[in-house]
Amino acid sequence: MTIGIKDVARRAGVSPATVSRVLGHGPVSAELRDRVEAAVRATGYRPNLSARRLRSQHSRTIGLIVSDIRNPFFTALSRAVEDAAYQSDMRVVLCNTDENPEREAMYLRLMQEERITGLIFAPTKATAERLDHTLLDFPVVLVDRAGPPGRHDCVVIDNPLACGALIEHLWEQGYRRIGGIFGNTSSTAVERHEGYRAAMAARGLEADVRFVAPNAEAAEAETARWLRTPGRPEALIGSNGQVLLGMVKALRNAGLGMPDDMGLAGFDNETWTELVGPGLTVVEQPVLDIGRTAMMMLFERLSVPDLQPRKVVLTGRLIVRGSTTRR
Amino acid sequence: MTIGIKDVARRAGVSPATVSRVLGHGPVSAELRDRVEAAVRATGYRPNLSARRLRSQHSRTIGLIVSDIRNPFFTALSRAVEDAAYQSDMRVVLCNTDENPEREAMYLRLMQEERITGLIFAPTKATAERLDHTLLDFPVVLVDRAGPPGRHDCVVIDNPLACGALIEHLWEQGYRRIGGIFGNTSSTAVERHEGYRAAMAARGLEADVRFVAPNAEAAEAETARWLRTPGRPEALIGSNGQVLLGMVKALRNAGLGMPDDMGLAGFDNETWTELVGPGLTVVEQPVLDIGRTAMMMLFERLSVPDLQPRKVVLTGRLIVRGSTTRR
DNA sequence: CTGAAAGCGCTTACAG
DNA sequence: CTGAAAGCGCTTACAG
Repeated sequence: MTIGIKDVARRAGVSPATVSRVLGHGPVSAELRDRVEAAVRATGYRPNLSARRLRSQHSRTIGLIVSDIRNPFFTALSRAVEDAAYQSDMRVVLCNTDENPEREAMYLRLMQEERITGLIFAPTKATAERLDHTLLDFPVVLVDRAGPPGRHDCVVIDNPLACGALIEHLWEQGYRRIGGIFGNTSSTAVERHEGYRAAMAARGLEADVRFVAPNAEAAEAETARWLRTPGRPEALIGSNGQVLLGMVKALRNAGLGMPDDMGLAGFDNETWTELVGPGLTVVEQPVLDIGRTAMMMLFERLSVPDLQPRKVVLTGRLIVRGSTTRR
Repeated sequence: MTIGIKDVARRAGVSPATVSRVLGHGPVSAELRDRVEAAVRATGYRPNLSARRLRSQHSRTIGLIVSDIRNPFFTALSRAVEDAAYQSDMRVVLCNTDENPEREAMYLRLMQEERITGLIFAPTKATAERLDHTLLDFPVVLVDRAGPPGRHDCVVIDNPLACGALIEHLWEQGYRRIGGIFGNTSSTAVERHEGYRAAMAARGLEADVRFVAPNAEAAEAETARWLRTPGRPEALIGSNGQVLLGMVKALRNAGLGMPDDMGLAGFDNETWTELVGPGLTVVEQPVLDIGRTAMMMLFERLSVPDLQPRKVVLTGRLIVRGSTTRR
């Protein structure tokens, strides 16, 4: 029914091996090459990738497992990874775990079954700790989340530094009672929490935090609760874009304005952060660099498998907007 | 190096065929099944999907080609499609074309090479018109964009109706000079444009439109230009979420407030539309239903290939917010 | 440069 | 219910 390499070969008057060489990069005379190319065009032949992968033992596939595809950070990351992959003639299979360790396990199995070349992975804390890349048949680069020190290749931003910058900025604007809402599934949120604590302690300020599932719904509910309790903070920070989104909704529902009723700042320079109220002060992550770097590390690991695990630390950029700038 | 079905078979003391039957759904005695399952666990065996697909002639793969993965509409669509696919034990390969016909052609080739079971596709106008599904080896369901009447299975919303509702609402709020900015790549934008023209004409109002590449940057530039010309509209509508985003930015840069300096409404109930200024009036698309329906149509088409092309029309929901409600 | 042959790792009639 | 055998559609040593 579908046209195979044999049909093309017959039509071009050559062997299937020659067709294969023309399609790949084997040595073929100009004349045979022309005949084969003509036959491919005439028949509309499309190689069967399953057969090719099976025979060549090379999937030319990068796995990308992210925790929340609704989060624009991961959308942007996936575009960066895909662009880099296609330039190396690889495809990528993208999976979304919803921060759910069971789904992570399922997708790790899938990656094994697809015999992927390498994996870029933003794991939950739980999975990052359990993950043993020696049991996997492919190299892994963690992104956004580092996992236990020295165990995995990873590319992250300097979260303590970024949190320090956030707190310093709020301090300069005169905020003193600064609370924080952090995700409860990622090592990134843990690092940001620690950075927050350190920066507060350095100024003699008291830490005040809540932990939530890192999505807008949970963050909104928690913020609303918090706002109703006495002695609430003068400013809040949120550990990622989705959390921040929920916090904005809660402030709005409570009728609190920024920056005077409440200062607000956090992570991820999503489109809407610029547009809401006086604009939100955020730390922007260099997501394109993160994606590109992850791909490079994967390729390096493939060519030099016995390198030490490496951690690449990039730097976030503080973008100050009206949500924290009192006149 | 990696464990194959033969290794498992040897360990369980059965034939590879029996292992295959245990993993699939062949008839196997309880005793052998237990032995095989134990051997699978002991060895950590993972089947090779390329081999399985090649041999079974069944990829169990749905293709999903969208035009802009940054657009939350398509993010949500892809989640809906994936959920439906995994419930049928299928995987999905997701591709992003950036509204670029060359990339669309490339991904259609890829889909052929992957021997996918079926395709869900949001094509550009150019490709929708050229597309001949009889040349493809798999069924196609178009989503969001219908293409030429009667040619393809598709699921869309009633765009003229939705545009009519938008114009009616603006009319009721006292807006008369209503302009529109529409994307220039999709049949959806064309339909929305026509709906806009009809609704304006029905009220004796004069249409005034601009066409742009359907992304925020182009829409912002075009809106900024428009705002500088004399006799500008009292209200604007935008044909999708990305366009609307650019329009909001332009209004903000020009220092124009909603709803008084300018009314603004459009398509796609993205998270930020609720948060910007007094909230944006939008038409929400039933994106989960669109995804689920597309999957169902694909499965129906697979079981009854010679059905007439069918068009399923769902309905958008008007969400009125402050950007168009004058006191 | 070219072709005949083997084989990647599975599944599935076929026979028992 | 079970196994031996064939074969999915390619690629790649091997020999010439």
